[in-house]
Amino acid sequence: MNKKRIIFHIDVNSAFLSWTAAYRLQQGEILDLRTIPAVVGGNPLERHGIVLAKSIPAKKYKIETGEPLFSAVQKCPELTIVKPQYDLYIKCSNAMVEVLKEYTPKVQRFSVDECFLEFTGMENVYGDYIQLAKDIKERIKKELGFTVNIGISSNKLLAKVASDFTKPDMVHTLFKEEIKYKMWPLPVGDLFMVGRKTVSKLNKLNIRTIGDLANFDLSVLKAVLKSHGVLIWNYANGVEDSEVRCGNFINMKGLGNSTTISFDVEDIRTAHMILLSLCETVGMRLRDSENLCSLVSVVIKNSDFLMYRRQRKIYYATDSTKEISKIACELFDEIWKGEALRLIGVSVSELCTNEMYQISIFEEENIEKERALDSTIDKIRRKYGSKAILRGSFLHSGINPINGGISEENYPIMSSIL
DNA sequence: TCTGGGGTCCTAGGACCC
DNA sequence: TCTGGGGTCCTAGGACCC
Repeated sequence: MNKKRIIFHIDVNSAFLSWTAAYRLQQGEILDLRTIPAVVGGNPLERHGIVLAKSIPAKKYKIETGEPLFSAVQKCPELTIVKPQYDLYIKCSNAMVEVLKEYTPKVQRFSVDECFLEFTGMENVYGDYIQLAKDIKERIKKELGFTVNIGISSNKLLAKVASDFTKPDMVHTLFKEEIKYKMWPLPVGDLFMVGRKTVSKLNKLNIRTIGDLANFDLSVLKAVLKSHGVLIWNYANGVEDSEVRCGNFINMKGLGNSTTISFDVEDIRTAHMILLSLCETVGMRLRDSENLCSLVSVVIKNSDFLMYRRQRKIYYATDSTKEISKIACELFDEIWKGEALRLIGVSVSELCTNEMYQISIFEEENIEKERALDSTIDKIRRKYGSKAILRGSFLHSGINPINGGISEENYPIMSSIL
């Protein structure tokens, strides 16, 4: 007999906006961004002009995450726009995870602002799980200054759906027996893994609510949506049994770095320089994770927003910045048709542990020197910041030598709490 | 559309081998 | 070439998530 599982899903309310708001209050600001129509957004002049997070008052104007700032301002002319503070968000996220780990060792970080917690078999420690959730939520609010929603159920899917019910600062349950009246009336697009494209396909089958999907003929769904159809049909019926996985780099499949450049890239030299700067970060993160990669892939987006990519399998797993960027540049040269580009990205996958570094017989013998160099540069950057050391080719190029790298800004007042 | 950046998984088609 | 079928590997592209 299976023991009944108890899973929490924790979701920070309007994460980026709340975190910036909490930080500003600590800095002595009086106005709480969460109480006015406000969004976190990038700089449109740098072509980063989209809404990253919105306050609840902003949501009342039908402003949506991911939409252009331009259109958000049209919906609400008095909208307050603040810049993202990514370093702060990492700190807030880490601080929350530390608090959560005091309650159970089984904490899975699902994204920067979401975690799953497992309490199965801990009945003797915690009697009343709803009260426990309320305690956790109050503690985060009091100690860290932001609110969360907590969803409780017997699997991760239902817990996640539950945390998305009314917001902010709420605890909800969604157990099997509650599915029919709490989940089935919701629009089908509210279901995890049912995005825009799938909604329109489902609508053509006259499926509008999660309940419609749950009670639909599975064989028809399978014919139209293949395995994805089976997956969402199971989800609509509350069927899901994945583990709560803890650990940092466990199961990491790949990593990448891409950037929308503030100007159109139209020459190969600039493109290669940007590729190298992206590879600096990719290589460093790969080495941090103690992995090697066997697949390198380059993606580009042109000014018509068409995206395409090219990948290459390599037969000597590597973590060398130089090697990765050499391949990335070759891949770029193979796909680029010469048109103006707005985005360039590099990613690596097919990872394996770096315990046994397999040296290719085709590689020159100074590979060990290259590894030592990468590792030294990593150490210097970790200690003195990402700009402490950089390649000569970037001097006077106007291109950031590290993309997505660690910024040295810190938040002194915040750090006393976090 | 004045449209970001980090991921995961699935599918189709071609090459190649037996 | 009027040439079968199955399995595996690889690449490109698309869908989804936050």
